[in-house]
Amino acid sequence: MNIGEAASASGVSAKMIRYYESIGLIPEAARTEAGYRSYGTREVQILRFVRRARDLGFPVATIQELLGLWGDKARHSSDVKRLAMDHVAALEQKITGMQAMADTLRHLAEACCGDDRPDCPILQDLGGA
Amino acid sequence: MNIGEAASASGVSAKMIRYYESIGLIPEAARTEAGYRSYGTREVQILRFVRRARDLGFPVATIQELLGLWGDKARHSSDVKRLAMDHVAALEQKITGMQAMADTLRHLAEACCGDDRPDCPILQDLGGA
DNA sequence: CTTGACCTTCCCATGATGGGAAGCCCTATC
DNA sequence: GATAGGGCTTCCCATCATGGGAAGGTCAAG
Repeated sequence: MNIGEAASASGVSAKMIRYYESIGLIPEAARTEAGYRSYGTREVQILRFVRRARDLGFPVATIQELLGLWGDKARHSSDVKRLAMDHVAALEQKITGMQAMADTLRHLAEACCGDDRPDCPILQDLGGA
Repeated sequence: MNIGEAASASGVSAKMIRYYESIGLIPEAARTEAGYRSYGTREVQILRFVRRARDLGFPVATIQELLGLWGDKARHSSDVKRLAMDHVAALEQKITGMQAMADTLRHLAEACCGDDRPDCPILQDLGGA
């Protein structure tokens, strides 16, 4: 299987597959005589794993750990759970921050009549008034 | 006022002040004979505006528009309100996405006993099981 | 007149992704 | 067998906002 086929089979773009290989997230693919990367079922499985983990927002560094645990039959599920919950905590922190931004803006926008006149509490706030 | 003082007075790092100038977000600062950037009250006000807007998560491109409206006495507050609400919508979209990730992970982690055994529904899910 | 703190510009790195160019390879069609 | 087109290769560049750091000039205090 060439990289294009592996890409559509895994949902990871060819560009990203090469990138993941270059940073060592996935092992170097086998090559044909012409230098084409060659993929099998196993490799596509790994790519799909990475894809799902990315969809859940895991940073690549964490996915590297997750892949390691995935292949470690002596793993402790506590390690996996910890990685997951740490990520949940990171997500929650970002969410909280963005909610505060959105709340502030909604509050300011409510007080802004939003018509042809220039008076605007949003700009007043940003201007430090 | 030199850049360091302007930085601590505005809460924008000297590094970022130079960057904002280089991308045209703020006008080029006046220079002393020795080439040092020189700032006054007005400039610090602008920097604080930028700082507040960044704290609310506005991308720099939007801040450029906001600064333009801020200085435009014939502005329509509707334009400001639209920029703000568009940003709120963008924030909400990101929040929703991250909440979905967090919910999924919490759900999977709940089912993970998190002990010394390797069995783990989180990895099972990522692995496509 | 030296020292240390500040300023200048320039380059590099982040994280994950896409765009695009130059050039090689493979297959199908004529 | 030649040619066309699509896929592959590598390499460079861009994003977005931010920080780190080096090399060198400047200023003020001791």
